[in-house]
Amino acid sequence: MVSTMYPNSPLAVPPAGEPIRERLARAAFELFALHGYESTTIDDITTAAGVARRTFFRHFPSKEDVIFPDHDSVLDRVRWYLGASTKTEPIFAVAEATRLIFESFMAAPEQTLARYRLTREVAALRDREVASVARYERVLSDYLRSRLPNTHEAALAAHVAAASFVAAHNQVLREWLRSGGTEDPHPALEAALTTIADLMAPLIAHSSRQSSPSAV
Amino acid sequence: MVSTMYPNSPLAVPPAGEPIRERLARAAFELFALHGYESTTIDDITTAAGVARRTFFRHFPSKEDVIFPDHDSVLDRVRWYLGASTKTEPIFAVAEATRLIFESFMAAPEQTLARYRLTREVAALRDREVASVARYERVLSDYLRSRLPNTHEAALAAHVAAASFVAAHNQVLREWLRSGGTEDPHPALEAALTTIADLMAPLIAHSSRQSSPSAV
DNA sequence: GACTCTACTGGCACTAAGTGCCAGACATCA
DNA sequence: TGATGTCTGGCACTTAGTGCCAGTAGAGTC
Repeated sequence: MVSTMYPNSPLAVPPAGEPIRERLARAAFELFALHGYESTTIDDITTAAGVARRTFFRHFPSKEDVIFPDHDSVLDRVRWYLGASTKTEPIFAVAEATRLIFESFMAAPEQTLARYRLTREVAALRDREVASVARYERVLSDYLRSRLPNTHEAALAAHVAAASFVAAHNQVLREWLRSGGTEDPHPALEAALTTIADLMAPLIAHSSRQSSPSAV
Repeated sequence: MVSTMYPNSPLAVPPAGEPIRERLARAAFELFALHGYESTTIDDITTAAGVARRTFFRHFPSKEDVIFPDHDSVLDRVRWYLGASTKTEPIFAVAEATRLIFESFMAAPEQTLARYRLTREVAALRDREVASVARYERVLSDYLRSRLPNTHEAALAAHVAAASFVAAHNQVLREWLRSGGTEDPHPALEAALTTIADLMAPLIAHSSRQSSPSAV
């Protein structure tokens, strides 16, 4: 009755001004918190958002993706930063990249906390989160390997260093999440990054030296 | 016609002597290799195995699980070993636990290699593998935390050490997989474990000392 | 105003994973 | 012979996710 007689017309344009993508995400978070992740269907979400079921999958590739931030754009930013930092000491570049990742979580603290509450309870979401973290680790180790000689020893150093930075990042983030987001995590992050950088510097330096002609 | 006139009777007992679970896994691996993981349906697998569709889900909780080994039993073994090693130096116990995990992959090399070929191509399986690895890391870090004082610093050391051992494990396993399983990975594993143990020993030792009353 | 182009949504039909439920088959033991 | 436990087959059902087409709104063009 609003505009035409076509049945799908009244909702063709969303009544409120809020973009559909955000309305879907908000409805999803609310329903997940209320009834749990698994008990909430896509139909529930789209009904709550006043949108057709098909529309959901135009904005999010899967149900899991409503919850997670845009890791891809963060990955791109990290890759871009690392690609540009060819003059920086590799270990400092990786530390700075870790900061970038951390700040991407801090950019939307409430959403990070809400996601944490869900991932704590739903195994599938936990696995998904872990997979995302693994991608960050991969970007860091790829960068380190590109900055180190092409030896087994250097590859090991690169992977261990990347894993250590990510582990430190996760530990600081976890403590912050457990505190309910009350404390400022930055001092802990800086302390952790310094610890890891100091720890990994000799390993990286040693594997760099192995590129001499006398090496195996 | 074989035994009774009931329609489901002829296949109630599998014709061959091979257990149904293994027949399903073998059929799945063959079909995945032939047509790819995503193009192969549960119906395809059960048809090839001569078993009803419903039976598949009695042996494997999901399609992904056909591929993966029994991580739970390995996890139990690792937990049991760590639980029993209260007198061993923590870092050596974790190194030995890493060996246990590595050997669980080496117990069935062909299957490990076949799984690698699949995980290289299917993102969902890669994520699943990563999630399994994360569980091992969790067991290691839980153990280290239980052997260290209850401080932020020790928690960081525990997570970083666990992540480093797992990263070293993965790196050695990956090299072996890339070689097609031709080379003996054990020398590389021992070298990597020694490197990580030497690297992490001071970190662990330092965080242990922080348990003194004068500490924060 | 009529036209086209583009970008978006609605809705239907379909595939495939995974679950609940019940009945039948077989081996074992009493 | 009968009771019991364990396994399988088969059916119906829910839900996630995809392909396809029609309809709608807005911007620009003539």
